[in-house]
Amino acid sequence: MRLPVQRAIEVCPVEVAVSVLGGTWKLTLVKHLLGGTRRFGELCRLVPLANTRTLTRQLRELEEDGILVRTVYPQVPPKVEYALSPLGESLAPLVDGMDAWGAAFASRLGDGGGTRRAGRT
Amino acid sequence: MRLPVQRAIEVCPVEVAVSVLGGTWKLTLVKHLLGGTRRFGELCRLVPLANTRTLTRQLRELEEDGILVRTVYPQVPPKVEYALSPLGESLAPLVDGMDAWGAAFASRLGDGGGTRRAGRT
DNA sequence: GGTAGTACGGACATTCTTGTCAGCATGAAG
DNA sequence: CTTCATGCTGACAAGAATGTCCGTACTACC
Repeated sequence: MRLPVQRAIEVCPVEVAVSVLGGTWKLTLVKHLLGGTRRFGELCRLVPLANTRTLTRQLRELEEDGILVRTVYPQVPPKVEYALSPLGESLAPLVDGMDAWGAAFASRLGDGGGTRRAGRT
Repeated sequence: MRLPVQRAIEVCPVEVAVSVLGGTWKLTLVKHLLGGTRRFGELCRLVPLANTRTLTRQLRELEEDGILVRTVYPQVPPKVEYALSPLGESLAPLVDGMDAWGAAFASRLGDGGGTRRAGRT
């Protein structure tokens, strides 16, 4: 288990989820994998703004945390497939919820809170 | 709107949610505020591992993104209250879901995926 | 005078993460 | 021979975020 996850377990469950899913592009990767098994090159094309070094790192962390399964085929050219584990699949409602929330947030640009004064400062 | 949020809007809705909620302790702060209005010192005590500089920064960002409302009372000693906006309240199911998921993850330590070989490497 | 309470913000140091670049391995095709 | 495809990894640079420290403001109390 990775150190940030170990540390988060001492804090609270929300921080555990954050430590597992908080890396750059991780939720986007999970979202794409919810659609089915993908190869590395496919994921790179699905997330064009990410550099491959970062994608590799994040996929390895997701694998280490048990979110996905990485299958290496003994062939040339190399063939590697990534698929969500059952634990990874359990993230579907969360990813859907964040997708919907993000879409709603983006569509209401400029609405919402701000500082309200109870009197003069 | 903060630049990371602007950038995420060009990418996809999941990345929007990540950019708004991805900062250190942000989800934990939202979780505590779901329980009702809090003052700064209360939040510091509820998140003991965080330093106050970071908490201030994150609260300001959440305010800027419309997730919370900061109410300043014109008195000495200073009195400032933080409460979720309606937009912030809309995060309740997500925070609950992550809390539940993180708790389940922590309780199944060591279970889940890994690399499965289709043959020799 | 000093200390306490409250809620910060500026400045800089430190830490961590991402980004860039170069390289590896192998068979197939030209 | 070279080029292509695939999926990386090591090393270092660059960027971003957090952490530390000091200071502000004011009243009340010792």
